[in-house]
Amino acid sequence: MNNYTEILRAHNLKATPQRLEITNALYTNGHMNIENLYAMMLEKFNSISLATIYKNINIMLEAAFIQEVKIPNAKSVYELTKASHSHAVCSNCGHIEDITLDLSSIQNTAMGITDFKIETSDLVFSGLCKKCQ
Amino acid sequence: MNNYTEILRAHNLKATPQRLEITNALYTNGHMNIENLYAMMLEKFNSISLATIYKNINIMLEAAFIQEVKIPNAKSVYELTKASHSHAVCSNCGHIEDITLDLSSIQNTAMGITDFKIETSDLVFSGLCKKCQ
DNA sequence: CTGGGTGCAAAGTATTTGCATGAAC
DNA sequence: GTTCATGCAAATACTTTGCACCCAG
Repeated sequence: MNNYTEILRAHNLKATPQRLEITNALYTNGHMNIENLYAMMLEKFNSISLATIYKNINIMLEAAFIQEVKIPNAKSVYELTKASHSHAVCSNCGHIEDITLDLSSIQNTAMGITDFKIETSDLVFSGLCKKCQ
Repeated sequence: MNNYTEILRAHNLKATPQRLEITNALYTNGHMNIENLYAMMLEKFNSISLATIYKNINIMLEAAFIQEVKIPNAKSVYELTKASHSHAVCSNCGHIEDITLDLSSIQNTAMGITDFKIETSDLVFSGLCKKCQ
């Protein structure tokens, strides 16, 4: 029994083998788009349906068990929910890294400029990863 | 002859009435998604095709005449290309505002943490606009 | 057992493409 | 006149839904 069984249940999600494998894939790879995830799931479940992937992604998003990250010029990727963080995306190979930054100062500056009451900040850096430079 | 005629041509785009109107709509509204834009264009051109909207959005994106902004939990919007800036999105009414912020410091901090050579930063704040608070 | 999940097929939505006609330059 | 854009229809891609069957709890 995998660690994630209880965590899935805590989010009111039954711990099916498919869900455990999605969780495992995201844990291992960090960030995956639907296409990647489906390809990887097919290796474990030869008859898994794309509909199952979509249904699970959506229900896991609603449960805030995972989160979507929208990437400029690329498909959205999904990641397990963890402490708030930013992302760096390689424009050459697509590699994505998490970056932990304190955005409170810039967020306050932004609130000083607009009349918005800002609650969250999504920040994505684009550039070249170490290998692609 | 509209101001934008020459600007379109400078981007190697013929200044058709449809393109001038897309430009005008983006100039007036700041940010529009495909649906909004098509609805607005239909008022001016009763037989405009959605395909024309898509073709023009894509060619204008390639020419860097406009840019796509990916919004959390919403459809992408498009805006005329201008100096780099961030966005604030109202999670209640969808209103979007441009915010000019100096991100160089945070970008440098990020480069210190990862081995990425960062070229651009996309930052979207979500919260409540003045009216919706 | 019972409720919810899975897989399949079909439907729905979004986006792109091919082609004949028409407009910009 | 030549090149490129438009509009339509068809094709493709992406995502959701309905339903019968099956599994987790």
